[in-house]
Amino acid sequence: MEYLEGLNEPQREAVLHGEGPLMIIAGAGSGKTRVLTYRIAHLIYHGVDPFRIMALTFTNKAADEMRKRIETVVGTEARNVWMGTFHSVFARILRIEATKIGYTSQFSIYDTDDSKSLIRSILKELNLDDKVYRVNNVLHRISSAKNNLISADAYAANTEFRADDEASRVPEMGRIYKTYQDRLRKSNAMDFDDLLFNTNVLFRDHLDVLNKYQQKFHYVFVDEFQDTNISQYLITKKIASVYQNICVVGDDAQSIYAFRGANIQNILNFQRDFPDATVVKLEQNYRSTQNIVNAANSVIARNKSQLQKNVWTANETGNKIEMVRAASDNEEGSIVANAIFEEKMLHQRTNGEFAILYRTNAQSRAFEEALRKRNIKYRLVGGVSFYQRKEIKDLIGYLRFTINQNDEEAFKRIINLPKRGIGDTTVARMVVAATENNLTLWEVVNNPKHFLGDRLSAPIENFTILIKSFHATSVIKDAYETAAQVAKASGLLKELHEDKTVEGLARYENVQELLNAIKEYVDNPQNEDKSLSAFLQSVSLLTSADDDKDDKSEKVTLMTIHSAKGLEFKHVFIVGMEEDLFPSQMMLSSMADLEEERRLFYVAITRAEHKLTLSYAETRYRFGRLQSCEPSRFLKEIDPAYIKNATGSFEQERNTSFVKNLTTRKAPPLALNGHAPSANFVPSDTSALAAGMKVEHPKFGFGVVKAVDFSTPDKKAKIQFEQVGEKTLLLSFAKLMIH
DNA sequence: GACTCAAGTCTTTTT
DNA sequence: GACTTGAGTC
Repeated sequence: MEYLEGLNEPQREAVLHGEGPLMIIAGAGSGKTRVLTYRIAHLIYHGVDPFRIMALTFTNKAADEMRKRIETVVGTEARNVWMGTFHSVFARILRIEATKIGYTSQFSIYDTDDSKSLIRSILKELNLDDKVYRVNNVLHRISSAKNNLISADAYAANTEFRADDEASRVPEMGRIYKTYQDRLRKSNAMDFDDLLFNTNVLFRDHLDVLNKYQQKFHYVFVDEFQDTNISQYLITKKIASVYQNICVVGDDAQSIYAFRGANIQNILNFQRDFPDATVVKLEQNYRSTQNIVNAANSVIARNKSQLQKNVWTANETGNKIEMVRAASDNEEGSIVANAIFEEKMLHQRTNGEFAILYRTNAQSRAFEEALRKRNIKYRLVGGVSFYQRKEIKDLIGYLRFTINQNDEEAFKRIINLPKRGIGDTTVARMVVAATENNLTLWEVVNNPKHFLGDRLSAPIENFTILIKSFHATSVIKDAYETAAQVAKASGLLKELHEDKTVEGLARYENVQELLNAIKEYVDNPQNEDKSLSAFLQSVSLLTSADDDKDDKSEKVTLMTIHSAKGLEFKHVFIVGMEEDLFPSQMMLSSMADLEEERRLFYVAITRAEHKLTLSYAETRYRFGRLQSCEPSRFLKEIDPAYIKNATGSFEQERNTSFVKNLTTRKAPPLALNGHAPSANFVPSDTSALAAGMKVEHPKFGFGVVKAVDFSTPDKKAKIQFEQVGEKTLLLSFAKLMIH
């Protein structure tokens, strides 16, 4: 058993632990994945049937990685482990048992965009102001209700929620939740949270089904246990309750998904629910240098709520942490790109050894530009992923509707695509007709004369004929052949092909790319079910971190800290270390939120193996305006002993080693009429503009102010633009620059 | 209903 | 900066 060699004592104990519940508290870089994979491999090696092992992770990537590693120890048998994300494993179970809870196995999975769009239509139908009922807020509320296993009915009946909603001036929340749920059911669709919620319902109401899975899975593994929510924990607890062989691995210091319902309490509850659980702590860090480990510890020590843990390392002391102050976000980009260039030259590093981590996806731009300028290849993880693109969602929409003709969101997406002369008004009429007559959407669509009159019948009938032919194909052909037919016969490909613009070409290629991906899926011998619905299932649960195909060794990685969890890099740059950005201002409404942001910082620091650089910009564009920024409070929380050249406090650091990277900030522009504007922008105060002034508009270029209209509520100016000729435009001030 | 342009709005993290 | 909304026109 050579795989046991090189393990330290607690690691070995965790791998060799026999029957019974086990909780592994694994510090950052302590070889958690290694222990988990070896433990599973060890079980299989000793005769446990892989079919009887369930292993749950948060990303498909983590699952694939683990499966591969197990395979290297025990061979292809590893493929039979039920391994995947919570959502994908439970979706698999729900497909099998769908009819027991009133769905068919062809149910659609709504992504966040679908959910939001559905909420938007419901708000409209219920005549509710979407300025009061913010879509994001509504969705978040429904989501947390589901994650805490509160059904729509329970929500409406609960006096506490009602009082809460009344107080926040959103008394109709319960009704929205109920309508939303009805519509999902009618569409034979589940959102992400439903996959967990409905699994709970299934196991609660059908003990025979629960029993089946309890008997099936002798061993249950949960990775990233600190990020599970109540709903997830309850399911795993139930499944494991017969054999009691549940193994959870987590690190409370790395819990960063409370906003999604993750509950650190689960770690404490575990010991309550399984009183005879063995607890193993992995505290030796193998990843990072002493300076990095110690710096991370000095930060996380400020959090009040945490488990006792002592993460240490036997690695070398290593480089001290560098701090960089930049004058602007663009300069921050240049400095980081230059540093990467220099490091590569001096220390023979490859691009793949660098990562740039930021708090929000929007921050990537400056770094992309700077890297591109220096011909340094990079890969962007997250952001607008392939499967989020419009043309991809369009084709997927067609495919979804081919499988499930009650999928309302897919219907809305494709009914007028390519243009059939069926606008939003008509769609809304059909949805209302379905709701009022208690029919499915498909039934309405199949009877257009009755519900819409003659004029609209012809195009709709053509549409239903098309869908029926697609459906017939999907029954006998595989996913690829069906998708190819749909792309062609729907007219999607043709429309994109005729678009000769650069973007049009790219979109056409993207659709081809999707077809290639489907072909790949069909050709892959590991996928037994080659039907369209099987493919859709696999695609709907992809995460943004999953679709990077290109090999990463040659590229610098750019991503949010959230998606960096579980990864490691030789040299890490944590950028945008500014107050209000990180910690995020939006996030900070309580002490608990600050602690979560701090854990996020901890996660970021502990990604670094050998070198860590922190940077912030003094000015940055936000809300379309240049703003000045303060360094993040987190910078001052690192023990200065681990910071390069720091003689005492971070404040002193600013005046010494920072100097090399400091460029003087441009002098602020002259004050206009006694007003000090931010950058060159006109303040929203009308008195700053006067007739005869030369101004620049981002779109129209230079122009001369003819008159200023003080009476309009949005403070507009009549401006004559040189490029537009004599035409005078009425524009608001916000985008004007004065010269 | 489709299209265009300008103004307005909103910025977190993700299965 | 990116995206949505609204008004105006055909």
